[in-house]
Amino acid sequence: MNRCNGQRDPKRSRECILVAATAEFARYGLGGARVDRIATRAGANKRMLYYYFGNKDALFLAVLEASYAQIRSAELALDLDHLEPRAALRRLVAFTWRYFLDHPEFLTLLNSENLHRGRHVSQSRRVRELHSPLVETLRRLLRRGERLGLFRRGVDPVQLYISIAGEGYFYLSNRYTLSRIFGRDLMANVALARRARHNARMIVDALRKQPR
Amino acid sequence: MNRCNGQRDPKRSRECILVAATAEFARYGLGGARVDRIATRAGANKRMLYYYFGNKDALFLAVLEASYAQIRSAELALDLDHLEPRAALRRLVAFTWRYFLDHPEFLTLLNSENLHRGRHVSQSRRVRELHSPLVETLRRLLRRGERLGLFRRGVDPVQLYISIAGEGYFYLSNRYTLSRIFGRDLMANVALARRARHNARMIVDALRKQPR
Amino acid sequence: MNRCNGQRDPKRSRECILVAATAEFARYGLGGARVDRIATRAGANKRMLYYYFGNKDALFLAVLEASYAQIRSAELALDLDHLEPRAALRRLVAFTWRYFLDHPEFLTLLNSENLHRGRHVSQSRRVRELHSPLVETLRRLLRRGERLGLFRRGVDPVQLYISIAGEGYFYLSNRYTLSRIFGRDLMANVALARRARHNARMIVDALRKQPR
Amino acid sequence: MNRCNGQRDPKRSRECILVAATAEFARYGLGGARVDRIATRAGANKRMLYYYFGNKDALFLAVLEASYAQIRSAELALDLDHLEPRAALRRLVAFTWRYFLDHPEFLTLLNSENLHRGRHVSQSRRVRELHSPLVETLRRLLRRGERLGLFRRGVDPVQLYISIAGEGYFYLSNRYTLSRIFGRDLMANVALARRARHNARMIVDALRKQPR
DNA sequence: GATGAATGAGGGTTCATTCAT
DNA sequence: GATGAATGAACCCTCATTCAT
Repeated sequence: MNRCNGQRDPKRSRECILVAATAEFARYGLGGARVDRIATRAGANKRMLYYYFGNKDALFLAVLEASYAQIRSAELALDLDHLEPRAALRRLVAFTWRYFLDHPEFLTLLNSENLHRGRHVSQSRRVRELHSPLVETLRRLLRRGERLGLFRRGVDPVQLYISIAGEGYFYLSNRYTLSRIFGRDLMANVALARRARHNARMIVDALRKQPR
Repeated sequence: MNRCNGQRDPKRSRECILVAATAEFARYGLGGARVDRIATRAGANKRMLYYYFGNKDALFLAVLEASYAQIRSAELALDLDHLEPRAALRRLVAFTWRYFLDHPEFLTLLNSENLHRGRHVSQSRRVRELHSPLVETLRRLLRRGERLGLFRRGVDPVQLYISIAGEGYFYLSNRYTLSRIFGRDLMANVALARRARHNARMIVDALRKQPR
Repeated sequence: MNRCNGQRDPKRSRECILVAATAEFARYGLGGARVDRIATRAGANKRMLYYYFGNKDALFLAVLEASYAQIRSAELALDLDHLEPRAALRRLVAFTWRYFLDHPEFLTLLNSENLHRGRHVSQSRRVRELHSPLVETLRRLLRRGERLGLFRRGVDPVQLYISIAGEGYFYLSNRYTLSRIFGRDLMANVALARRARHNARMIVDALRKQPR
Repeated sequence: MNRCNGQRDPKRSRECILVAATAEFARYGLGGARVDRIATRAGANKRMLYYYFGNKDALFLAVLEASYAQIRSAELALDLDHLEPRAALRRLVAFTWRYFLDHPEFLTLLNSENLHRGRHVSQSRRVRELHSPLVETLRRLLRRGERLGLFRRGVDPVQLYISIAGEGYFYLSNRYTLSRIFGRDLMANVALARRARHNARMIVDALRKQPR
């Protein structure tokens, strides 16, 4: 967010606003986010938000699209096709956990969007298009595992992806309530490392082919 | 919500407000909820919310506590201690999925509370106390399974609970974005039934003891 | 506008707001009117405008309806049915002129509403209903005059009313531009008296039956 | 408004802006007009409005002056001096009606200017100068009619002009409210034709010399 | 002569909350 | 225990105008 103010650099201005908006929406949700705070954080005039994005909702959608684009591009960089299937699976699980951990804003943004019943995402073609590759990668991964007799048959890549994400999502998204409820600090380093191992074990074991 | 207005029945008035508040908070989140709408839905005067609960935040906490109490009491009614361990596990998984499906407000309330960093729950002794029994039940269940050679060793009941919940939570909480992203209606009956089976399979298989 | 603030007198509060709004809308038009100024003039909290009227447009409509109601009730008080037709006509012309002169806000409100293409009035049943009596009174007046051989036949009461109003309206509504253009102060007392005579003469002469 | 954009033709640019501004001011009034919309309509950069006209008020004055110039030049073209007095009068009435009907923007501009208490026009020498000829023409017309025993004596040309204009102005300027109030579409072709006849009759009859 | 980017004041409206009865 | 009236802070957004190029 260095040097975001004034100097007539549209690209930078836009980017600064987007970054500031991401932080604000992540922290307070769509409803709780304040346009004034976004502008201040971005070092921009409030009017500029409207100049570049139109209104608060459109800005939120832009934030959402950028967030999706980011995780998708990180996923693609994993290059799962050239790893042994079980290793690839572990890698995806570890990555997903790590990504959620490093990008808590992503979880909050998803929550906000779903609270609003997917209002913004349903109008976005871009978000829809970003996902096809991931599912296909998972499908190939599952097929390779099946052929090698490592994974059980009939696993739906979409269901699997949701399970992988779900393992980390519930833990991290509800970190505050769960820590309170279970009387443990789930965000302590030891706890995080433990959960990472647990996640990997759960997914890999669940896919493993049954011996007869 | 039948007959919630007027006739000077304190208990009923309080209950009506609580029910209305639950619906409102679930639908719009803490920030998006409107005190006016809650009063209207409850058929009560706005001033009564303050009379009975103090303020919006306290009302939210009351709603949260009631929601936790409800799911916990339903869990206790499962009577897992008298079932065969694998059956008990399947029952818990099925119950959790079903509960989340039937009580979408519970998911939204959790999201809201975590967006606010557990601000309310951290002040509530009651919420903390509600959970010890659940963990102990799970611990007994796991131990029984281990002894019978059905489950692998070393599974933490808290981690397991989070996994069970996570399988359903991510799917249901993000129903709108996921449906959009994957181009499927995840809430169609067929899709829901499929997911229920998937969940059970994942958890049970993941706990199963490895053959050597 | 005496004692308009605070003392929990809903009727008075509402009335105060309406009076203040009338002045503000008359002075600045719908678009130029400021909600803040109305509240200040009314000695009320800005929030109250919304409490009583909903929003700016609804408030404008309320002002408009009240204005129409006022002039119509004044017209009815003229009791034209019991006067000699020509006297009745002169009385109506004089009244209309006087009313426009004493209630310049009425002209401005009409202008505003028509600038907005009758958006508000078109949703008001009340405004429509207020006018049938006026037309009927005029119709009776014309018929009486015809029968007595004083007025020419075939005059439409609506057209006549528009002519009567038009005589004063153009002069008064455009007082500033016309004064400038013709280099006369049209609002000087002499000028006003002269116009009043002119109006009466024009209308009465125009209706008078042609000798053959 | 054909080809108003870009190609560095100062005269055309200025004209385009003026045309666009006329439409905008006519439609929304001075206060409701938007500088952005004017620029867009004119196919010009917003900065150009300020380059050519200074500011919004100055632009409004320019529009007003142009509008006055136009109607005045059209009036002069009527050549009333060579017609029989009653025919000349009918011609002026018909022309005025027709002009108001064909140039509704003129009415709205006048309303706006008067709402603002003639603020712009009072600073314009040009507007003042444009009118003398018309009054003189009317004066000659009246005198000719008097001499021929057709018109009554003592009619002030300014008052007459205002009456002629008023007949059409009130009807057309308040077209929306009147149509609503009287439950008739005053802008239907039949209604317009009827009003044209009514206007002529009213004015001509009112001027006609009384038989003794 | 022409442009896109930037500004700050203020627009209507909504909010949780409290007062007086 | 219950009510309608009142409050003031703040929210999202828009405006005419100007700056830098």
